[in-house]
Amino acid sequence: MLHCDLVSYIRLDWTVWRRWRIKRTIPPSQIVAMSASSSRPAAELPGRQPLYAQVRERIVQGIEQGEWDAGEALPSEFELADRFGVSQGTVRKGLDSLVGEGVLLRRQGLGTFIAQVDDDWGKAELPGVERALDTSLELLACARGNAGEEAAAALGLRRGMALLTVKRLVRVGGEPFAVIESYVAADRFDGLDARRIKQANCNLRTVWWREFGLRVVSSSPQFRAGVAGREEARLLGVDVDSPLLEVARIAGGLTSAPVEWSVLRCRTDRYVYRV
Amino acid sequence: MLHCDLVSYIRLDWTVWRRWRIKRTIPPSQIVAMSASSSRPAAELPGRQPLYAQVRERIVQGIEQGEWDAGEALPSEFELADRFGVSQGTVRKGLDSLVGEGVLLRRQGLGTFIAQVDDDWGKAELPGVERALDTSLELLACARGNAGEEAAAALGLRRGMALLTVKRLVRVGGEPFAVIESYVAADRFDGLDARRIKQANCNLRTVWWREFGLRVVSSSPQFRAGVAGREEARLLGVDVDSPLLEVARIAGGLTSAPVEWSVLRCRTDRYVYRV
DNA sequence: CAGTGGTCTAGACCACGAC
DNA sequence: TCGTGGTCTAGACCACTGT
Repeated sequence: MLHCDLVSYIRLDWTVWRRWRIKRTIPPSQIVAMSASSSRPAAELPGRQPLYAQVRERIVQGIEQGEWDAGEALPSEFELADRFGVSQGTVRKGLDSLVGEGVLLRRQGLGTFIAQVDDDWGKAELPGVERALDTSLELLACARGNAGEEAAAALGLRRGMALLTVKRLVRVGGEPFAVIESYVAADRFDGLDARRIKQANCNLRTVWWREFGLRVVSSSPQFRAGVAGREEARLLGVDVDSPLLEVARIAGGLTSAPVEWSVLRCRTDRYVYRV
Repeated sequence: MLHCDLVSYIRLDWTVWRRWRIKRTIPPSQIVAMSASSSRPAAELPGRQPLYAQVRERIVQGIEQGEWDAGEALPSEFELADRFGVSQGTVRKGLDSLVGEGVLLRRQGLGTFIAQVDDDWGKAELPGVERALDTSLELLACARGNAGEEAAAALGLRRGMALLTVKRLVRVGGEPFAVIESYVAADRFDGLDARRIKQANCNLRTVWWREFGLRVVSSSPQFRAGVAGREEARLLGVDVDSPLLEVARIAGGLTSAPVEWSVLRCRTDRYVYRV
């Protein structure tokens, strides 16, 4: 077998060789042609979307159905190409957007990997210095409550529906820097508790992914200047009514509706905030 | 000539035909081969950068040297490909990044255009509503001054160097919403005055582009919560010491060093701010 | 050295928009 | 109609990484 392979290798181009290897290795049942014909592919497809968009869609489905775990490698571009019945270049273009969104990671010579998920709030920086400082998360509370005006509107829920509220403290260099309040629909995340959140280092997206199989991406944040209430002042070590930066955003699945509404409130007397 | 072209068209593929037309149309002196050989291009190039990156570089140079005006169309992808001695796909990939940055605009069936420049601060929105509101700019002041600590550091200047300060008011739906202070090195923008700024609808980037041939892009902004001083309170119609959102950023040429340091201060009691 | 991502080409065809 | 961007393929080769 090895000898045979080598002999073929000498006579074939690398690309041809790789396609051939894949054809021989993976069971034919997995090879699902996406295009009806090979010569004029895009025009005759049902979804009327470019092939690369369909590739993207398939990969997203795979991720959402838990086909691959975080950190795991996808099949190689050539294998995916064969599986979907398209060329490597098309697969590549399809993956490009997911790589751009940070869902996938490419490492030359190694493969394409499902990115680790993290909450990915902005960075605290010293004014004028671009270097991000190291931050840590601490769980303050995880409780049931009812949907307030703002959270309900953002998540498309009726007022008064049951929500879970998760409150966390962000430390920068050990010092309190920000409070994050996150709201999710209680029925969707049944069984969420403090233990599970702490297991994931207080990283909510890791929880959504590990415990609920949900890969979440954020919308672009909204900014507002606010003032510290009593509790925030106590937690962050600032005076009541001193100005706080508020950053709010909605997060949802790659294809599905919004599931999480979060507000970060941070002091910006020492550090500045950057997305 | 027309007849001859048509006869050729029947016998040739579209792509071949287009390349042939271009070869015949443009003077050969403009055709500058980027690659040393046609079969193994990337490996033997001086800059050791991918061809598409070099294409991007060339286009950026063309833009900065004023080869095309804002709104004007670039040569077609095929013509650029021939001019640079690469294939259309490579030109396309080279342009992709500039399109992504908003420097170029592609319109299918029409061509690729140099995008209009504008100051492109974020949008004011009603909370929960994604629709951007219409804004207008008003010039408050344009004066000489010396570089303060922050502006000097951002622009890489010595303290005390001459700066120009441009102060503008942003209105949203007619109501005062924000004050923008911009600082640039005076020697670089000699002859800048209120008249020229007003001619460009108070849009500084339009001025840099039209009057000084400088295409400017911004770094990602820094955020901070501040309070209204006496002047800001008066201009924005809020109380002194009421919280204001501060957004600061550096802007520079596509290839060159930072030239502009700007701070926007806005009230966020009615509207929220989004990048 | 084998396998993966990364770049590049030539050629084909489609979709759009102005004339 | 015709020129433009947009998509796709097959094939070639390079660059990197772990074994």
